[in-house]
Amino acid sequence: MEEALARKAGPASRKEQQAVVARERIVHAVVECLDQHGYAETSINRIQERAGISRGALTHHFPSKEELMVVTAERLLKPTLVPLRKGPRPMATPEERKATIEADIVWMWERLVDTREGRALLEILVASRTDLALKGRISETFSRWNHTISDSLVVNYLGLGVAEDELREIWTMCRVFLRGLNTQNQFEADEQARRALVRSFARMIAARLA
Amino acid sequence: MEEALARKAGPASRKEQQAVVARERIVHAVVECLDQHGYAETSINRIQERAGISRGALTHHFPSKEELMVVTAERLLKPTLVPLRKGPRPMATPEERKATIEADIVWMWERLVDTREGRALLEILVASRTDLALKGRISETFSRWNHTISDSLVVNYLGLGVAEDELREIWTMCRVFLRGLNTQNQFEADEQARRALVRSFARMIAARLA
DNA sequence: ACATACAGAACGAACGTTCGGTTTGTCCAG
DNA sequence: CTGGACAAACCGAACGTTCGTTCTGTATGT
Repeated sequence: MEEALARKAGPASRKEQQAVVARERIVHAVVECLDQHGYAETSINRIQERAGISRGALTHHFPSKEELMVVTAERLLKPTLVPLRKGPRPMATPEERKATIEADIVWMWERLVDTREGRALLEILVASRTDLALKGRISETFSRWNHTISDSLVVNYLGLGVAEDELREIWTMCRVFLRGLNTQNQFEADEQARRALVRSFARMIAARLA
Repeated sequence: MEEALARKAGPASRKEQQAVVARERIVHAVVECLDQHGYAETSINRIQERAGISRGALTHHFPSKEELMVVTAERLLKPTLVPLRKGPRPMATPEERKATIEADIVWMWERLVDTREGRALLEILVASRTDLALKGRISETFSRWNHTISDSLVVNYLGLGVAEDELREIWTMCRVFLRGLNTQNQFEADEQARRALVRSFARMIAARLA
């Protein structure tokens, strides 16, 4: 017990490092497979090949496919919780505020949603709607993420003279919209059109907020 | 040839009726399975059981699973092309226009998107992103539907003093948003909260249009 | 020494598809 | 009207694959 805690602080042992590296490789392979082949076609075989790891090693680290998906989902949600953007955020004048908010939404689309990770998450999200076993293990994670990121966004944009409840609602709309846009490819192949849609939406939200 | 055409006009022969009924039962079963079990778990076996039809009959009408999904998708898109809502649409004053637009969006959510059919369509949509064979057979249908419904909506809301291009853009946003909301269950279990989100979004769009 | 990391064979179950056989309407020659 | 050829509707067994999981054995770091 104490040893485990102590090791957490210091450099991990070589064996632990191995395990961590292997698990990372596997999860990364899962993300790639989900993005490229979708949930239904993301089989253990495919993951194993993509990760360059034996069947036994995979089952050793992740005893079931469900476990694999739960860990992958958590991994996919984690980096999106980091503060929005680095660098200066000029929000003095209403015009600057508008521009910042627009840029933030475009950034979310390009860096969080319209990415391998964003698409992989959507696959898990859709799959867990009907896979009750998976849903049971993952829904709390999703729900918690939803609240956490909502809190984070509220903090970032408080002081615009907008009530907190309204802020939460508006940013939830943004997340919903961007997620929906991730399935718009089938209807509108043109990527530029989709980007334009993001900008228009961002402008509408910015007008509402600033 | 002429007989086939002649029969199309008059009542179909009994054999054709049989075929049509069977195909309808099958497609209906597919929709139910997609909604309830998702794309990955919608197997031929399950469809056959749900439809109450033998394995042979199913394969006779739909030689492959791909065929089944293509026909189902077309079936799912068809009814959404009907004119928006029946009944009088008071749009004289700006206030009435706002109220009508809001009601239309809520109606879309409740009657088209948040339904068995809407969820089933989402399953096919997500699956066809990575299933290239399916995508190849279905993408044109999706694209055509997108344009058709866009045209229909433009016609309905022209005369509000909004440019046609902007109208198209705004209603595309609506479709994207509502589709995204169909995956919000995982994050927000409360149905009332989702309905409230629809209303808020509708209010924002109405304000933009009227 | 011992636990963990890794390897791969083998498992039964379920998948989508193929195929030969049976039933049932349709249609025209007699 | 009627009989019989024909095609379509329907049936279910069997196919080869692939799935996720289980299990026994080996290598390696602690």
